[in-house]
Amino acid sequence: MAAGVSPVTTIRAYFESDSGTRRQLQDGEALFHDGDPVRQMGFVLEGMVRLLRHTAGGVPVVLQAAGPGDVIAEASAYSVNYHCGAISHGQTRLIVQPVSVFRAALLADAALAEAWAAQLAHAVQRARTRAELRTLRTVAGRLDAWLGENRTLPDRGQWQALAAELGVSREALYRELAVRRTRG
Amino acid sequence: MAAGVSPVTTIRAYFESDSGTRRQLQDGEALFHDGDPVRQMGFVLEGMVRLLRHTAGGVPVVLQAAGPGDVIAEASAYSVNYHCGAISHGQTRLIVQPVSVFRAALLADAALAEAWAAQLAHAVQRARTRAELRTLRTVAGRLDAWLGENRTLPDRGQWQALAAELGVSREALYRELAVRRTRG
DNA sequence: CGTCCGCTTGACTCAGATCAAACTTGGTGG
DNA sequence: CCACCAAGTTTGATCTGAGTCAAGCGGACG
Repeated sequence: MAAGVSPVTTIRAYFESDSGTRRQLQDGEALFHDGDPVRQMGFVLEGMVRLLRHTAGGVPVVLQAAGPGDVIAEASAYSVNYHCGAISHGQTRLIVQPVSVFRAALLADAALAEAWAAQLAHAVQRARTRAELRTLRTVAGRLDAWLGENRTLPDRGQWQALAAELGVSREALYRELAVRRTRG
Repeated sequence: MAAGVSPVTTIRAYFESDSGTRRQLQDGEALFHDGDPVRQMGFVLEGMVRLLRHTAGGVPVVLQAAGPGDVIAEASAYSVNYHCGAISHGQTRLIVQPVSVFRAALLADAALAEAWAAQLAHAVQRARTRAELRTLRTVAGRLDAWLGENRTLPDRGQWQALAAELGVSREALYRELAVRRTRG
């Protein structure tokens, strides 16, 4: 970055200082649904929000898992309708702001715009990495690739979520974890 | 867009008017390789460039297929090294420009920065759509999803490329196409 | 104490990867 | 014109990994 400040820091500073509204979501509560008109941007302070889309067969697919410091629906800032739904996982605190305000701020503040572009570029890389992960056919391969990106295996109780993120069935992941437990 | 101009138009206008260098790539020629330091942005005028990454097993995966009007390595504008390689498919004409120049232009021109952000947002959506497509397990499902996005089936001779894009084996795609040929 | 939820494990099934062999198409040169 | 070659396509046979259904286990919590 030109100023030597990380993009996340710049964006966080903007959301925390500006006229955004604080909101709280309960477990399972939706911030928006697939197809809704795009009105608000969200910045996660605490907790986690999942972006979900349902395939033709009705199976839900996780598009993004947004944690603290992430912007929700970053890809929808210039869209008319959301192309996915956002569901809170556990209790989540976040800041929401009308898209129009955010876009005006981007036009007015070049440094913010640069940080935003960097953030989006990073999101593109992560999305592509995820697409690449899902071309791997074996559970073992996907898990290895995931562990290469994220160093730590989540705690017991979070494994179903991991299975969803890897795009495999619960049982298949449990089995793979069992195999690894009986080795190194 | 604020100005009512599509982001692609704005970006194309910038690349064509500015001090970029025209280049031509032959079939199979690389613009850059995985791991190279990021130096240049590319804008495709004609032909196609594929972004490839190799999995641990050595199988190449297509991350993006950039055609006329697309920017190559848009996700790498703020990265140090490329996270994939770029190989020309057929003969390709493009405009290249140092990243530093492009980033300076983004800081100086708010409208260009907005168009750029919109372009990136679109790239995020496409990458997520591709990830979603690859969570479908059957060839038929993936092909249907792909046909839902892109209206037309490519010509004979391009089916291997399609198989790679769908993340299935050549034979599996041929079989699925054969089944559909004997019906509607 | 009983229920719920996540985890574990078994048995079965099936779609697609892989290996293999033939066929089509287009181009090249004799 | 034909022999020949290369690349892409077609089709068959086999194998394998993961999805699915199903049953049982264990801790947390009211």
